[in-house]
Amino acid sequence: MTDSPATPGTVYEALVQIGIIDQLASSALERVLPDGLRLAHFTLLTHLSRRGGAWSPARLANALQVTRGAITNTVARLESRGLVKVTPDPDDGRGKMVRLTGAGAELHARAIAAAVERLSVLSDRFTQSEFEAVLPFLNALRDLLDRERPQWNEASGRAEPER
Amino acid sequence: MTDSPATPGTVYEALVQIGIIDQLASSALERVLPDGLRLAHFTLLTHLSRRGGAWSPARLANALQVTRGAITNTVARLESRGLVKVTPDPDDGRGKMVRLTGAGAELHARAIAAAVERLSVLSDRFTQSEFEAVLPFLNALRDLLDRERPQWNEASGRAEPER
DNA sequence: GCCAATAAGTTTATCATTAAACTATATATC
DNA sequence: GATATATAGTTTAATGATAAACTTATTGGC
Repeated sequence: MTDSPATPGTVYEALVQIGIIDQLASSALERVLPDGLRLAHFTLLTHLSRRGGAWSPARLANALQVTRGAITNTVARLESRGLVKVTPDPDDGRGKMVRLTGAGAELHARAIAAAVERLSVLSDRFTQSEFEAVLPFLNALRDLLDRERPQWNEASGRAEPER
Repeated sequence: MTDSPATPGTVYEALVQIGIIDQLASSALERVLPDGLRLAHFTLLTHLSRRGGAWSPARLANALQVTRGAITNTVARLESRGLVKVTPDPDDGRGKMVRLTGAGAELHARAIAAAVERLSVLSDRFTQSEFEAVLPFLNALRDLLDRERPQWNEASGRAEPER
């Protein structure tokens, strides 16, 4: 065991692996989602399902760390499919509130079932302790990158993450 | 320590963290690349620089795990900037060969310097042994996802990865 | 040699995303 | 209260990616 700082090469290698894993896992997941649900849509539904209640597009943009423009697009598509309901914010004339509909919750449940089934390949081949061993590192890495992030141009719609 | 299979929730949580890390690291990296170099361009230059020699677009698509359409686009942009040189494959009338130019190598060196500088935030805050502890897990995860990947529609341009 | 099947590369349509400009509403300061 | 500033959300232009159709060249029976 050495306590020397990580070499840039090792850091880069880890980030490349992480990028590949993200790419492979995302496309594997997206392929099994029902009704042509895209990953971005699934992610938003998951957020609403877990956290519950009504969320403004701005808070969703912060939570999911995408621009408000992306949220406008995603919410519009989900709304046109009846998976979320969008209402004006009664307390703020500029604002909107987004909440899950029954159909959205139902489709999300099916999506979760499909995702769990697909990810079982991973849960079968790795032990819980293997994952638990790396999670603190992943969290620390994300945390540092989060803190190192440049101040977002607020107009572009991202600020303090809320996860 | 338990040797029970990982729960789907834990697997999903790890994948979400990995996705966020990828997103943050990619945008942090892209911001410091010289001359408006995009990550996809940097990745291709890095591949050519490390592996050397002449690569066909099809082999590049396999190595970088993107479609041939994406490679057509990326190579065209790099070529128009004089960073790579594209020649017909003398042995195959359909084929092309892509190789780094002097200007490409020079810009890549600057890009690497900027990337190393940027990633030093991570190398400073984590030890080499922390990274070495997780790399085998990341490799195993990538490997499994790679093997689980559906047979690519060959016409879409991806097949056995070559990394 | 001929023809079907395969492979290399490009093109097209679709989509998600970003950054920046824009509209409309709130908030703060004087 | 008027005005400046900040915030919510949308729109636009540009980019990068995918999947699928397409063109051209190669390969493998026969």
